[in-house]
Amino acid sequence: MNIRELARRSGVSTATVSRALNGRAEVSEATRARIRRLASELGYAPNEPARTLVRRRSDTIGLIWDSRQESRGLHNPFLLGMLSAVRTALSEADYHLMVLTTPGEEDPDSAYLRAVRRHNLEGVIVLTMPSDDRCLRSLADSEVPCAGIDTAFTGPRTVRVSSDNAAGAQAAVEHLHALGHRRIATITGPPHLPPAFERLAGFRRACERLGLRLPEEYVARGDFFMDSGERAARELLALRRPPTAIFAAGDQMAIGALHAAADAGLAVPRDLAVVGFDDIDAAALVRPALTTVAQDQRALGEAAVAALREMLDAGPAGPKRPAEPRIVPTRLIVRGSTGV
Amino acid sequence: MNIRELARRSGVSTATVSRALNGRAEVSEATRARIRRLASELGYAPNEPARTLVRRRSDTIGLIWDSRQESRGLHNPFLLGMLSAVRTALSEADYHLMVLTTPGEEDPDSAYLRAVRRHNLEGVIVLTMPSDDRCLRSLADSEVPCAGIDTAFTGPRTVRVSSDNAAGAQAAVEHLHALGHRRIATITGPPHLPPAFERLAGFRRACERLGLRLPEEYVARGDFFMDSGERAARELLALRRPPTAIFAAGDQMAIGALHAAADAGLAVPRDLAVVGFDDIDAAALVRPALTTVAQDQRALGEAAVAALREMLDAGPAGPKRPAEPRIVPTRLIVRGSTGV
DNA sequence: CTGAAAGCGCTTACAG
DNA sequence: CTGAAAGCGCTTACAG
Repeated sequence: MNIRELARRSGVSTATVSRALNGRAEVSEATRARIRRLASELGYAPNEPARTLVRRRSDTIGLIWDSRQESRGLHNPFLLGMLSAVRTALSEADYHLMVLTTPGEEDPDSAYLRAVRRHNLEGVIVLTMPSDDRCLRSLADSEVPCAGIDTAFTGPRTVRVSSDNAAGAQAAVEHLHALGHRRIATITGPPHLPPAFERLAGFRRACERLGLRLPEEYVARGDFFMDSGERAARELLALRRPPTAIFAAGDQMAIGALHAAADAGLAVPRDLAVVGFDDIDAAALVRPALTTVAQDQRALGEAAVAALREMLDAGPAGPKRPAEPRIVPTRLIVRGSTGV
Repeated sequence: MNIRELARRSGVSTATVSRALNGRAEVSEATRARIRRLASELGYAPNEPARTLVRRRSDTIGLIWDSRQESRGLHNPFLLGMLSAVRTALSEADYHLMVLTTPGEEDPDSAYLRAVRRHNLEGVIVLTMPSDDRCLRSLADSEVPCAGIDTAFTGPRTVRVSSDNAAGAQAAVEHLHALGHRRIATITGPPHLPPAFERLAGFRRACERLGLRLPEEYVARGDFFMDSGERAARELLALRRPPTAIFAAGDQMAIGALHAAADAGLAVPRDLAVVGFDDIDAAALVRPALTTVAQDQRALGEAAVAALREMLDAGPAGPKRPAEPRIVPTRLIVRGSTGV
């Protein structure tokens, strides 16, 4: 069943069928209704590759994510939620979604861009990739619109979406302060990663605003994984004046801190309060359950799609520099590790 | 840059360029090499929609997963790993991957099939959807090859891939038996779900083989979520002759059992050993870390792709009934909840 | 081994 | 408001 067959059966030309199905204004109401009914009865669906060929646009967005990131406890839980959010938001905007492959041996630097051209993709969404990834460079430098979640781009038609890491960290500190804590330490992630340094900056600012003393030994270094959190917490608790509360920049590290507290014979939250960041699945499963700053995966996915659509709507005549980053609010989820 | 331009520059016809680039035998070695070099220099990549239109095949597979499943602690962690595995395996086989959208209002029952036809998809991979999903029915009943992970199909060109749930459960019991346990109870999932009843069957069989008594009150019912595991474990531990070990059919329930044990003042693994199933992220984060039967996401994804390719290679002349299910081995991961 | 030509299924100026 | 015709970028019998 193709458009010619459908035209024959409706007694009009293929041009009219095409116009009716595409909702063009020139077609008379009666004709349109008749054709649409027939199309639906016969289960006709237009051939997308043919449409793409002639319209020179595919209504399709490419999706890139990096498998190598999956081993990182930090990102694993997010990808899926964002994937779902992206999928939903795109389909509501009538875009299709094509998954791009991690480049193989052959000319990996331009592989993404080549794939975009081959499939006539109109834009790309990148999930949590290091911004210095070489394979991403030629894509970001091109005229292809790129929206990156937690990926800092520099190309002419790019935009970055991320959680409000600083505000999230501040909310965590304010929560602890409101509970009466005055000696609050933090466990940070690797300082070159934006989520890590933004959360640390928010932490410092909150302490300042609240007039909390922040001795440098209250800033302990971790790597986002659990063991580093346990180690860092152990050191914090061994200080001459140990903190009464710890804000960890990631949930895995926060869970490590819970273990360190248990080993030190401290009861959480009575002797030590702990707040994490991300709201991974495990946060609700450990005991005490972890108070944490949740990222809104859905909102992140939707913001990425919205930002991408703005670039698409602006067209090639739009601005030739990175758009203003989209910052998505976080939400503090209070659980057992700070009260109740 | 299109094939005509490339033909002009190489001084041959578009037909010859096409043949050279597609590796057809008729082209002379010299011509092929020359054309390929030029194509690479000029960054030419063939237009896939045009190829799809003329070849009537897209080399593209559709991917379906159900967002509604994501709230279930059970499936969440798997989807992503399987997605990655599917993506990698497909790209190694030179297939592209298109994500299909959860059907909207309009005629949802046939939405997937329509999408397949519109995009000329050659097959579909379905991740963990209930097999009775109405939207899946018309797809499964069609001639479109469908491979489902943890999805039981009934259509003419379908195949199911899943972990060896029974063998995994047996391995868990054997492990506990080898540690000296003789009173082993289980917490099951909802009995109508294949993973739940297959794991229970494996558990029963293992007990039988090892000559373990299995009083009916040692089979406690859960729903795969943590709270149900905690409740079930509490009841098991309150029995006149409580078990010394519990095999939970899912990690979240196993973690619930750990909490119940702690509440009852029992030390794990000394007073109670616990084994879970799935190896979710949290399994390695809780304390004691959870011994569990890990599903091999990578192998599941690869098996789905392999099974699908067999159907594709067989073509429409192939068998007109569901293929033999592909069963993927599991692996027991021993952690603190049973020893060490 | 190579080329001219037809055609895949659509959309869209152009003409009426 | 509608139709005839051109053309999107390829591949593939067919002929040489």
